[in-house]
Amino acid sequence: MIDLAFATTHLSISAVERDTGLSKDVLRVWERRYGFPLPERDASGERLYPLPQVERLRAIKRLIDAGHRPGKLLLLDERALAALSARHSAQTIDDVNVLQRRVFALLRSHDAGALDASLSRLLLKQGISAFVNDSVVPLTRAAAEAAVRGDLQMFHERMFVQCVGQILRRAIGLVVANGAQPSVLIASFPNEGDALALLMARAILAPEEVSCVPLGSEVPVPDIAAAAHAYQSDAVLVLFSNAHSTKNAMNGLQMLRGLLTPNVDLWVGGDVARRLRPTASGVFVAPSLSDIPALARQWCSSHL
Amino acid sequence: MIDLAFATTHLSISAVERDTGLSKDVLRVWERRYGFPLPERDASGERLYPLPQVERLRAIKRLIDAGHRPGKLLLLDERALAALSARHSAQTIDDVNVLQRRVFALLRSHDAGALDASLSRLLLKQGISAFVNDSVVPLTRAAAEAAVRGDLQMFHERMFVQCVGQILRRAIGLVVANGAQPSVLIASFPNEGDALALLMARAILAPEEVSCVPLGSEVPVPDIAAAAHAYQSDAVLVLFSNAHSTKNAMNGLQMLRGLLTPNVDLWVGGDVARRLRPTASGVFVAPSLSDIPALARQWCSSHL
DNA sequence: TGAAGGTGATTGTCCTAGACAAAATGCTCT
DNA sequence: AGAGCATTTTGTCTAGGACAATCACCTTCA
Repeated sequence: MIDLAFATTHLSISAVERDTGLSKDVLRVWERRYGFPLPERDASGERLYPLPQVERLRAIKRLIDAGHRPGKLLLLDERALAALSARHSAQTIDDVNVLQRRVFALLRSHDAGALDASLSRLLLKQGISAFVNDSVVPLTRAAAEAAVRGDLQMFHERMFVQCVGQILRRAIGLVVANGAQPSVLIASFPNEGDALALLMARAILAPEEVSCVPLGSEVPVPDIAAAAHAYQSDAVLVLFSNAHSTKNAMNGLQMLRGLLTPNVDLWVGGDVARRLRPTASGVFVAPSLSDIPALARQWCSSHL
Repeated sequence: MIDLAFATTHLSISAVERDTGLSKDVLRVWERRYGFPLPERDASGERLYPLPQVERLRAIKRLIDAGHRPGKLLLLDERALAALSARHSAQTIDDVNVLQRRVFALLRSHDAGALDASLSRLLLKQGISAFVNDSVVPLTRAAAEAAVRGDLQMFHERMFVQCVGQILRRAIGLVVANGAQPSVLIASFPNEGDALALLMARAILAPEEVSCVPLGSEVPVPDIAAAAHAYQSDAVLVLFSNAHSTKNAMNGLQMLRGLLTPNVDLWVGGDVARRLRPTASGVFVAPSLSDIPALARQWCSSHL
């Protein structure tokens, strides 16, 4: 029985980790090095972050994800930080194309139904491949950037993801599973979170002679290997969100390759793919989503 | 350019955190207290966990989630641990009902299509409410327990979740959004991960006079509040997976209640709900999924 | 001009070991 | 049995030092 009656004005370090995505280690080391954030302490010496500091941390995190360096940002004051976010905003406002403008407007009007209808029409017009590559991918990126600048709110971006996810699922559902070869297991590693990328991959493979087995995101390496074995998959497609740290990805892939039977291909999607040594046998890379169908066709021509 | 050519036999502490779900702090403190896991060290003194230890950690984690105490488990040897997992298995094999048996068999045969068809028929027969409450909920629990025992593999459980998710989405899609009141924003906190619970809630609300706005899982508190404001939601439904630590949930809820306009209801779903002080105004609890429609009806009768 | 390589600063993660608070358990008393 | 209290168990937090990967910048060479 805990009292819920009044709001808190301070967060514990783990709550801040939750809400900002900055690890506890990082929060502590920033405090030590840059003097920010500088939380208060409770009776037993534990950090208590006031809400404004958390808000500023969120702004900083977004700018870091957008390519800025922590060392600079943390030394800026409130005003300079706001200016920086604004600068981003001004900078890209002219290369916003028509589609983007329309989609953002719909997002801001909070009309999920209209957005769904609009994008669905676009899907039918363009076909799934062009829709994903030329519309969804840039829009997703644009939405993420807009959220960084504060041009869109974070929840706008989430609603966009929900909406696109729904549309892609519907599209994927149009194709009846037919036991086609190759059978591809699709998953992503823990901390990779990007469920939308998985959907985009499935969508883009839907018109191909492929049967997809989606295992979901956040799957530990041993589980991926076990599933590939059980489903007798011909290939395993692992997707990486572009933000991820290279090292973890590499270790995971290295291990996965070792656990898979040699005759199962390992396809790696996402930006990390560019940094892979091309010599590793049985590993194929698809730096962009549009490269994935090629891998499937290549598999067919060499195995069928 | 990093070499992918051969598999690793050891994992770093963060890789183990990824694959087991045990925090680095826990891994270190267990080592200190119980002498397990006892990883090797690399040249610079960093922990390197051999695969068998990781495997054993995963088994231990599953047993802990099933209600065992860490202190006991960590002192057991390999043999005793296996015996314990097996005991679980034997214990519940007789109260497995027909449905469960059938579903598990389908999962083990790796025939996703047949499973989908079978469950979809059940949905049509039972109606959405009974399907969710009487079939999906117990099956989900059973699948989780079976995964603990090793009766099902982890990836079987994942496939089950994928399949049920797909069916629920289809069902939800049958109802056209119609601007009904109340408008309910549905989300869960970071670290709550359970996307399936969100779908179940939406599904169970689908036959009610409610318009659901799904914001997704893993949403930081400030974003939930901002979205509720923007969408002019009448209520916010926050769902908790039953495993979650009470304290974080409480803090988050307390804060969210403070950020929301007083005239917006806060509905709390999941086991945590039982531990809430009932006096908090504007907070309503739904310990079980089946309680949610009642909240919606109650809202209607007091607001319309 | 541009690719390759070296150097120093930046930045995140890992380390140890002690402390403490929340949760679970066991005990006692109704 | 259930309510209340003491004791263990268990996870998280703290400190500052260390190190390795990455980045930014500069030089060199083709």
